[in-house]
Parts: sequence; C-alpha cells; structure tokens
Amino acid sequence: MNILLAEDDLNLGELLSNFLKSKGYQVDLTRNGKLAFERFNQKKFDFCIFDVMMPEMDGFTLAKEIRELDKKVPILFLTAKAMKEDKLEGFALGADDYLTKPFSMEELLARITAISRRADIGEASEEEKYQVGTIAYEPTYRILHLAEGKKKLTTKENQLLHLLVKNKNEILDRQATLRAIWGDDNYFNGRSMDVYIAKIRKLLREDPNIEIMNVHGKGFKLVIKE
Amino acid sequence: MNILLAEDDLNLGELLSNFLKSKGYQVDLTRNGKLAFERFNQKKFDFCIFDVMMPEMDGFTLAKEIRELDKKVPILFLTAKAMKEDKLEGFALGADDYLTKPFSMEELLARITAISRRADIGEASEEEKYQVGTIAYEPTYRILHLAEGKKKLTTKENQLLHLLVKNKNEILDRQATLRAIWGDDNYFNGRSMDVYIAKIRKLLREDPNIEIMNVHGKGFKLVIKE
DNA sequence: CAAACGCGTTAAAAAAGGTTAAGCTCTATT
DNA sequence: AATAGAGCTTAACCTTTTTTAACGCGTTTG
Repeated sequence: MNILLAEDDLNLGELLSNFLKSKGYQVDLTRNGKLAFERFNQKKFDFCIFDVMMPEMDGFTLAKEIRELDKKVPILFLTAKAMKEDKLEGFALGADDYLTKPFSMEELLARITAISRRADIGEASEEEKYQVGTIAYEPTYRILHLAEGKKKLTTKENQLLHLLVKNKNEILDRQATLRAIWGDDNYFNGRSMDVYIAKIRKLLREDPNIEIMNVHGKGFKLVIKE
Repeated sequence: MNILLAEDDLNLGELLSNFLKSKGYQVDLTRNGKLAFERFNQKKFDFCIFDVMMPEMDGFTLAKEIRELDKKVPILFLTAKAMKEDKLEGFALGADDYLTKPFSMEELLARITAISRRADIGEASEEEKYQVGTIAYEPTYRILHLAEGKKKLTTKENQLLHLLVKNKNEILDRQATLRAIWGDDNYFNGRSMDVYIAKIRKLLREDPNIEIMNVHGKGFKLVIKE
C-alpha cells in the first residue's frame, strides 16, 4: 500500500516514514503541500497523511485540491495540539481522521489500519480497470479496448481520461484538473486541455452513449446514458 | 427554496427567519428538534439549519434522524462558540457546514448560497425524468424531447428549467434562483435570468398548455393547464 | 397620473469552448 | 550529428454560450 506523507519537520517525517516502511507500507515523504500535490498526481496513493501546518501549501488547502480530483482516497491530518476551529475545516473537506501531536506510532498505525480497511471494502485497488460504456479502460497500462483493437494512450490522454472516469457523473473542475495535470492553470494550458478533450471524445465516439459534456465555465462531465 | 430552521432562542430564530425570507427563501421556524423532525416529514425541504443545543431534541440527534430518511439534504449547524469534540460529531453525521455564534447574516447567506449551489448543479446524477405537458425532459442529459426531435439544452438553460420543473406550480423565487445558479443576485445576473426565461418560454411554446408566469417582484411559476 | 421599477424581447458584445493543423521539443535511430 | 517520429503546445479560425445593452411596455406606488 502506497502512503503519501507530507510533513515539513524532517525529523518527524523521517521517523514516521521509517516506522511505516518497517510495517510494510511504501511511503513517499514530501516537505510541503505543493510537492505533495505534484507527487499525488504522478502516482497512485492509497492513503494520505498531511501535517496541517506546512510552508508553501498547508494541509487543508492540499486536501481541498486533492478532493477535487479524488473523492475517495483517505486523508488523515496531523495537527499541532488542540487547535480549535482548524480541525473542523479539515473534516468539511472530507478528512477521515486526525491526530493531535504528540501521538504514538502505534496510535497512528491503528488509525491507518482502521481507515484503510473501511475504505478498501469493495475495492481491489492496484490493478485498476474500468468499463466505460462498451469500452474497457486500463489506466495502469494506458490501454483502451476499442472495437478495432487495443489503443495505447499517451501520457496526457491517459491522465485526463483517468480523471474523467474516476469522476464519472460529476463535474471535473477545469482549474483543479489543469493544476493536477499541467501544474498550472493559465490560458494556454487551458487550450491544451481542450485539445485533449477533443482527442478523447474522438476516441470514445465508438459508443454513442458516452458523452463528455461541458459545463460552461466550470469543467467537464463524463456521462453514460442508461 | 424551502428552508427548515430549528432554533430555540426565539429572538434569534425570528431574526434569522425574517432575514432569510427577505432574501427570497421560504422558512419554517421550529422551536426544538422534535417539532423540526415532525415538520420535516410533512413537507419537502431543500435546506436545514439546526441549532446544536435545543430542548427536547438537540441538533445532532435531529440530524441523525433526518439522515436516516434523507441522505442528501444539506444540513448546516449553528453552534455556540468553540465547542471541541462536539463539533466533530456533527460532521460525522454528514453535515455540510457549521457556523459558530456569533455570526453575521451575510456569512450565513454566503454559506447557504455556496452549499445549495454545490448540491444543485454539482451532482444531479440520478436518472431524473419529467413530463412537462406533452414534452419529456431529462435534466441529467440536458435533453428536451420536442415534436421536431431532441433538443440539447445549454448549461444555464438546463439549470433554470430544472429548478422550474422541480418547483412546478410553486413560485420559484427570483433572488434565491439567482444565487443558486449565478451565485449572486445582482442587477445584471437578474437580466441574464430574464433572457433565459425568454429562451425557455420559446422552447416550451410547442405545448400551449405550458406557461411560465411571472409573479411581479417575486419570481416565476411554471404551470400546466388542466 | 406620473415617476420608478420590473419585466419581455431582441440584438450586439464578450467569453468560453471545439477543432484542426502547424510548430516545437524531446527521444530514439540511423 | 543529422533525421525521423511521437507527443505536446500554440495558433488560428469558427461556433456556441453567456452577458450586457437598449428600448418598450405593464405594474406598482406615492
């Protein structure tokens, strides 16, 4: 299981990282929210642990960005002792739990176990495979199973389609997507994204029930009729 | 839009109720959780605002009961300042937001606007299907089945028509609608809405029994004769 | 009843999106 | 090192969607 850990205190960070690794998890440690966000978009994570107070981008903002793209990945916050209002903000973002420093390693492990068990029900994680209308899609291998045969997607095609599919029937926010895939939501990246939407639409044309609809000024939404 | 308000402090209750009414919402004010729950079962509400501390039945218990019946209706809690663990409990129940007393009316309005927008346009994802006079309407796919064939609606057309249809035979309040769709009820958005009312009227002209009537100074009402 | 306001409607301006193709930047290959 | 190819970005052009403006008419209110 892959864990994304964002902690600016390098001592604590290494400590946690080593502990979790010793328990059989794979851990990516990042120094701040910004780096964590980039990492999150490059790799698939099953669990996130964020310190709330970090330079560049704090844990809550980070969680907000991530929630735009992934509604499900469990997020656990590490907060300095007994903050008041701050905690709530975390929960409103769909946090699954929080720990107040100082905490014991065992406590952390217990939470991770409990939450990931809950999150895992019905999900075989690792090998992802989707059925989009009549078309099978394997983001892990970037393969689209069309009627005429397998089609290998490019990096960007795959990233975008993956997000669309993960957020089926929901609006995929334009800005958040741009930041996730292109790292920046300026005008030109926006146009680039439009170009990729066009490419993907062409690829999925095979099944007339699939539609990527535009929500003016907001983003795109993948819907599949009946 | 119908709001269910539960607040035992009658002064505050009346104040809130009047303020919200002045902003175009219909408000049912109840004195405690028990009465609120009864009211909830008699009428359809689009939004709930509950004080946490109330006699008979507190806000959290109330929310728990309501969530048993309705998983989606937005709930906002009003809490006395800075409770600690208690607050968290609210979020676990699927609260959408909370406000800590004292708060400003504007702040409340902003939250309501934001949440109901999110709930409204974000995910209308269940297969809805309406019959408006002789015209079938599928808001999920933004399709209007006219005599001449299918007509695809634009984002705004769809949002507005959806609200009209959901509130058939009831007045769709102008200001509340503007905040729900446009996020702000300023003069220009108002004119924009009028333009869309005109568009929709044109689309629905096919069936002479359909009428979108104006209620001067209040809003619009979709009625279907006999 | 007149001034102010709200609404109906149409047209024009502005913004956002759809699509195609040319250009650029890598990387792999000769 | 030059060439070719793949992938991505930028540019260009066009369409659709939304907003803003303008004008006229009905309604309300003092």
